[in-house]
Order: sequence, then structure tokens, then C-alpha cells
Amino acid sequence: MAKPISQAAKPAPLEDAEPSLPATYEEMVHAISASYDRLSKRLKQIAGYSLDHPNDFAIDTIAETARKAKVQPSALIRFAQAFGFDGFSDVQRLFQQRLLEARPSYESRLASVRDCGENTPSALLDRFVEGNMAALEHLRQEIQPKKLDEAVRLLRQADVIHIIAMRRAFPLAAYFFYLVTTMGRRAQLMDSVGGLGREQQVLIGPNDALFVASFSSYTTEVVQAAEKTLRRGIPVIALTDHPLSPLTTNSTVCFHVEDAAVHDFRSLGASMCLVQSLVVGLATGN
Amino acid sequence: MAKPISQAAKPAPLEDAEPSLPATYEEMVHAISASYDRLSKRLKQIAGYSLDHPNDFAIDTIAETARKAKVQPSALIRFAQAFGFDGFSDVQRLFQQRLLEARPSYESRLASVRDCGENTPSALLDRFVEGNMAALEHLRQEIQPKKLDEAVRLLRQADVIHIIAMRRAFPLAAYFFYLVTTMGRRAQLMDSVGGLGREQQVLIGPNDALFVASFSSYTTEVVQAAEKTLRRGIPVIALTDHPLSPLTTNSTVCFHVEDAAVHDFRSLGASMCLVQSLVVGLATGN
DNA sequence: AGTTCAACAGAAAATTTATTCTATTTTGAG
DNA sequence: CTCAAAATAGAATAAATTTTCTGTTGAACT
Repeated sequence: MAKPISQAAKPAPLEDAEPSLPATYEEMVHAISASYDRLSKRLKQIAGYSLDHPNDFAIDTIAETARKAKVQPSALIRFAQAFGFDGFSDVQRLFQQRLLEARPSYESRLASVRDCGENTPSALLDRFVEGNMAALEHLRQEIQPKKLDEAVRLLRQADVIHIIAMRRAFPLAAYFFYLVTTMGRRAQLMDSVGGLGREQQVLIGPNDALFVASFSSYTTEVVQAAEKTLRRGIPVIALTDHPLSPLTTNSTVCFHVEDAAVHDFRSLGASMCLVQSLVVGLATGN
Repeated sequence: MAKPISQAAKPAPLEDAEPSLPATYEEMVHAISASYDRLSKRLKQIAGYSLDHPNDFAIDTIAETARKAKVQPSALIRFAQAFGFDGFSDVQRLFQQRLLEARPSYESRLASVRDCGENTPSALLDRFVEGNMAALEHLRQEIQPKKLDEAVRLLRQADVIHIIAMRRAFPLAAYFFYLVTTMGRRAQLMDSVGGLGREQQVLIGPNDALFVASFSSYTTEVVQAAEKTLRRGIPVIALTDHPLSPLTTNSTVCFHVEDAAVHDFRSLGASMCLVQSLVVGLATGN
């Protein structure tokens, strides 16, 4: 005798018919992300925990996971059932698979990268990662703290910080501008929209400062902006790639950063890191 | 007493006094191989199985392991006790740790980069360098080569590559655009100059592709662009910071990159590195 | 060959774990 | 504001796991 209560068929998955339940960790992540909005408060909590701590989620028992995620064990069961699974163990199995799949490839992949023959995207990524890490390490060793202090001091005294960089260096300008403005400081990104670059330059006031970045075949407009501004007695903080760069002489403080390169494509990782340090130093310094 | 091995009290560890029982997987492997000869037949069998199938050994229950290794569950207990452990679970924990160490959680990696201590620019630089290096290492381990291949394939097939990213992610768009155009490919940077973002979107043709990046408080305009484009059946390659990002579901291929952060200022180093790999993979692929 | 003792298999027990159930709380609709 | 439905916490239950125990086997030594 079944119960007369309207218990149609189980708590029922989120969708009426969900014939294909996730079979891999990746699919599970996708499923969680897709239906996150429809989840209840506690189930959202579990979803967040599972994605933020997939490792723990894979090996802890349901009781431990419940404790760490600060929910009841039964909530974890409901979580699993909400995605169409029978019980929690089925979900956990997906997370365990992820741990196993990571294992074998690492050493073999490193070996294939050493050959330098591979141009597969993941081999390239490996090389870029290594290159960028080396560049960062080099940056740390080469940068003179005095220069950093001086640059931050000049920026702090500035009324408005003007920023100019083009072509490959432009992302640095964009990032610098974003960071500076979000921390509530006045900044001006000279983007030369509408060919108004020259007009933007005259906006630099006597109590302002200029941040300028340029690499390799140094853009004339950028170099000239630095030169003019410096001649007016306004501080110029420069970021470039070589001591012989025209920016070296046309700036108050000049940083030389050697970024990584693979296949003639040069990175910006180290430069970005320096920019970040300058701006955050500006923000948090006392 | 002819034999020194035979001990009266309890099953007793193999060595007379073994105060230091293995604390890591590596130590356990060493202990097993060191005392392999002294093990009994069945224990040898288990030792061999554990070393040949460390993955299964880590996640299977003792019953399953017993079945796969063709021994009795109690034999596994004796195996554990032969090395001085209380029970099987203690041994299994070592094998589980090995799986976790292959995928160190990002938090533990950044433990050394705590927002503590000096806020001098050079101290900040140190922390950013370390954070970025950790993020890069993490990126390398977490990225799935399959996804990279797929993304590059989609980009290669595209007639025009459209790029949209705003605020903190904008430097990525700028860098992507710079790289793609300098290698002679057609690309369109949707910069919304003059508030023409919506008009720029209709320029995306059926044989094109869209690269989109967005972080944290996801810009509505960017997410909507991805959604609309995907719905039109056009490939969308996304870069975001968390599985619960709206881009996860609104993209053909989605990368989740955790960049370093110091004082709530988040880096772009790892994301830049991924962008670079995508584009250079596009350039040099065969 | 007989004796002795560690190693063993298998069953039984103890413990832990996963799941179900129900009273209560929370949420949302009218 | 009231009520119905859904979600939840916590206890109760069921299932599984791990561990202990016991009688037996097999090998080494005398």
C-alpha cells in the first residue's frame, strides 16, 4: 500500500525530464552553474562550497563536508538529488574522478615541452608560464626599491595622473587607468580617440604627473609626449624595455622590464606586475 | 631466540622499535620497498597492488580494494598494522594526500603571500611577484589541454574574431586585439566608443567568433553580448574567474582563471598568459 | 614425522557512514 | 496578513564500512 500523499515520483529533478545527468566533473560544474539561480539558499551554499573546494569535496566523508560547509548532512543528499542523482556518493564520485584524471599527464607533458618541437596550445602555455615566471623573478631582482619609492612618491603628489601608452603597451595604460580610477583618484587616459592625442596632452597641468610606457619600436607620439612633459618640469614615470630606449632620458624615473617572449610574441606579465605594484603602493602607502 | 623478528606482544611492527611511522605517501613508498622482502606472501601481494594502483588504493573502500587485489579485507588491516598503523584508514589517508598534492588548492599556494607586513612599494612588488607566479603555476595545472585545443580551433575557423571585455578585463581585450591584428588576422575590438556597443554587436557574422572576458561583478553588457552571440549559433570563447560566472553557461568554451590578489587588487598575469597562449597557438598551429 | 607458531580466511562485531523521516521553519502567493 | 507549499534541521534508521575475533592452514624446525 503506497501512501495516498501526492508523492508523484521522488523530490523530482529541477527540470521535468533530465535524462542525461552529469557524467564528468566538467559536466557537473556546468550543471551547477547553469541551475545555480534556481537552487534554494542552502543548496546554493553547497554549490559554492563544492566549486571552491573540489579537493576536499572529493575525499571528505559526507559528515566532514557537512561540517566544513556548515550544512546538515541531509542537505548534501538533497543537493545530489536536485541534480537527478540517487545519492551523495554518485556526485562525490565525479569529484574523485577529477583527482585521478589530473595525475598522469604532468611529467609527460613537461618532457614534450622540453623538445620545443610541440606547438600545441598547451605546450605553448607551458612555455609562456615558464617564461613569465622567469621574467617575474628577474623583475624582482632587478628593480631598485629606491626607484619604486620615488615613482610612488611622484604619483602621490600628482593632482591628476595622465597615462599614455600605445600598441603593445596600451594594455598597461588601460590597467593602470582602471586601477587608479577605481581607487578614487583622478586620472586621464590619453587614448587618442578621434585623433585628439595632441589636444589631450595640453591638459596636463603643472601639478600633475605622467605615466608613460613604450616598447621596442617606440611610438613617436608617446616619446614626444614624455619629452614635452618633462621639459615643462612635470614628473614623468616611464616603463620601457631597454636602457637605450628614448624614454630613459625623457623621464624622471624610468623602469626597464624584460618581459618573456615565445615565438617573437612578447608578454606583458612582468610589466603588468610592476604597474600593479606602483598603483597599489600609491593606494596603501601612508 | 634465534630470530630477532619474532615478537611476543601484538603483531608488532617489522622493526623492533619504529617510533616514526610514515607521514607522507613518499615515506610510505620508501617504507614498503624497504621492508618488502620481510613481508609475508599475502602482504607482498598487497604491497605490490598498492604501488601499482595508488589511485584506486586511495579512493576505493577497503572492501573494493580487497576484491581488486584478491585478498581478504582483514589482510589489508594486517598490512597497515605491519607498518605500525592503527588501521587501514591511516594508510589510505597517505594515498589520498598524494592525490591532493597533485592539485594543491590555490589558497595553500598563496599562504605565503598574505596581506601582512610592509606596504612599501618594493614589499608589494615582492608579494605581487609571488602571487603571480603561484597563479601561473596554478593556471598550468588546471587548464585542460582539450579546452585549449578546442578554443584555438574555433578561433582559427573564424572569419573575423570579435573581442569584448570591459573594466578590469579590458586590458585583456586590448592585448588580444593587438596580438591578433599584428599577425594579420581580422579582428574587431568592441570598445563601445560613443556608446555604440550595441551597434557593434550586429557586426558579428555567422562565420565569425567572439572572445569575451569578464570578472567578478560581471558587466551586464558583456554577458548579454555572449548570450546573444551564442544563441545565434556563433562560437563564444570566454575567460572568467569562477565557475558560477554567467559566462560559464553562455559560452562554447569557458576558461576559469584565478588570478593573484593583494589588498583586494587583483592581477591579470595569469589571464594575460592564457590570452597569449590562445593567440600564439592560433598563429603557429599547423 | 611431529610440534610450534605465524599467517591466513572467513565470519561476527563494532563503528562509521549514508540515507530517510518528521517536526519545524522559512518562503512565497493570494 | 493568512495560508499553503517548499525547504530545512535534526533525530532516527538503514546500510556500508572497518575492525576484531576464532578456528584453520601451512611452513619451519627439531
